[in-house]
Formats: sequence, structure tokens, C-alpha cells
Amino acid sequence: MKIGELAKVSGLAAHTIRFYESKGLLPKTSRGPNGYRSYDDESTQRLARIQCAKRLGFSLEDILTVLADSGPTEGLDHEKILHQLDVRRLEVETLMDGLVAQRDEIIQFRERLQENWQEGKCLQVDEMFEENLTSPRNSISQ
Amino acid sequence: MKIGELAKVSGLAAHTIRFYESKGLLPKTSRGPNGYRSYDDESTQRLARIQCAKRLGFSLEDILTVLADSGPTEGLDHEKILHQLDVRRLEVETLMDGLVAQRDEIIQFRERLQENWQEGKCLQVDEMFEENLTSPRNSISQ
DNA sequence: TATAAGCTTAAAGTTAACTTTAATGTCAAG
DNA sequence: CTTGACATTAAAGTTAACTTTAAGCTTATA
Repeated sequence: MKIGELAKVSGLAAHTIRFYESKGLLPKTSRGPNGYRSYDDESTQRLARIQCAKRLGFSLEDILTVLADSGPTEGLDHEKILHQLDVRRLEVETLMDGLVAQRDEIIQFRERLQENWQEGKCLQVDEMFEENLTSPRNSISQ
Repeated sequence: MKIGELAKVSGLAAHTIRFYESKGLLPKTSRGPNGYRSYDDESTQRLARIQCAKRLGFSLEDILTVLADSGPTEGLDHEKILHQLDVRRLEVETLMDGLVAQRDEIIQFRERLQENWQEGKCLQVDEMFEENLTSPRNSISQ
């Protein structure tokens, strides 16, 4: 299997696969006589594992660590994976809390803005802006 | 007021204030005879407005746009702000949905993993990894 | 007066996860 | 045999919101 085919079956771009290799997420494969990389089912599975972990929100570095810990003989360390899942779950919940708080602020701000506006107190807006000054924020991500 | 003092009252670093100026978020202030920037209450307010908008999750670019739309005479465009708030709220809710889905997947994955593990079917883990292959993810942010 | 704190600038560095570019080599189809 | 698709590499570019660095003035304090 050449890189283009692996790209197709995995849904990733060929250069992404090379990038993963460069990061150590995929082992260096054997090469054909022309220097082309050649892959087998194990590569497909390893990629699938990476994609699954990404779906769960792990960073490439996290994935690298977990995969590195799994030697070829021992298989994956279940305890460690369970722990990583717990850590990641907490992270996700923290992010959720932040977003909930942010949404509430947006809603309240919008309400107050509209009230002020309807009453014609247009200049209050600036003051409103300044009323809101405490905790941190969350930002966007794809 | 020199930049250091504005930094103190706003809670931002001096270089961040210079950075905001370079991005057009703050107007170029007047300078003292030594070339030092000098600020007044209006600067403080403008910074406060920026910080409030950041709290609501707006990017610096968003903020720049809204602030740019508010001429010195006209004040802020309320309709536009209301619209931005609605857009941002939708964004936040989309992010929340993504995180909820991700958390559910983590929980389910963890459960299945533990079940398999307790039954001693250790090799199933790799297959489990591959079962999970569909939609996108959300990522971390401060 | 010496020293430390604060100010100035422009430019480069940071992080993540790629993507793009450039320059070149190989293979399959018509 | 030529054209187009696919492969190779290293290095630079992307995005956001800063931060760091370097090199050099100015001001306040002891």
C-alpha cells in the first residue's frame, strides 16, 4: 500500500501521514526500491487508533505518550489509559463549565443592552461594558 | 498616565497594551516630550470595553470590527452589537454541544474498556479504538 | 552619582496541528 | 513518448494572542 492509498482509506491527507511519521506517531515504514513508503494493515490500525484518540479530544502529544508506553509485547497499559480518560474528561468538563458561564454572560449582557436601548439610555452601553470585569474566558476551536 | 500605570489599573501587561495599539484596538495616544505614551480615562474605558468583549468570547478581530464601526459621534451600533452577541452565542452553543458529545464518548469508551479488561479480553482494546470512527472533535483552550 | 526601574522600537519566538511551497523523481495510461 | 498523477524532501507558512529579546534611552531612588 502506497501513501496515497493509506490516505484514502484513513481519510487523512498524504502529507498529514508523513507529518505524523515525522512526529513519531507512526513508525518509519519500509520503502520500496523507488523510495516510496509502503504500508500494511498494521499501519491502518495504528492510524485508526490515533484518529480514535483524537476524537476523544487527545492532543497528538498525549497520543504519542500513550502509544509510546505500549511496547510491542506488553500491549497497551490499561490503567494508564483509564487515567488519561479521566484527566481528559475533567478537562472537557472544565471547558464546558466555562462555556456555560460565557453563554450566561452573553445572554444577560444582551438583555441589559436591549433594556437600556429601549429606554433610550444609549450612553449607558459604555458603562455596561465596564460592569463586566472579572473571571477568564474560553475561546473558539474547530 | 504612563503605560505602566495603565497596565496596573487594567490588569494587562504594558507590552500587551502596546500590542493592542499596534493592532488598532487602541488609538495612538499622545506622547510626552520624552516619547513616552500618555493615557487618560478614555484609554482606561476603551481598554475596559475590550476586556469586557473578550470576556464574552469575542476575538480581537471581532472587537476591532465593532469598535471600528462606532464612530466618535454616532456611538456604538446597537443592532450590530446585538447581532454579534447572537452569533457568538450560537458559536458557544455549538462548542458546548461538541464538548457534551465528546464527554459522552469518553465515558462510554472508558466503560467498554473496563468491561473488556475485567473479562481479560485485553486484545479487544485495539479493536475498540477502531470502532470509534466518525464525527469531528473539539479541542482545548485556556 | 550610581543603580534600578521604566520607557522606546522592531523583530523574532511561542503553541498546535497541520498546510503550502518548491524542486525534483517515478509510474501508469493512451 | 508524453502527459498527468503520485511520490520524495526540507523548509517555510498558517492562526491567535500574545511574549520574549535585544539594544538603547529616561526617570526615580538611595
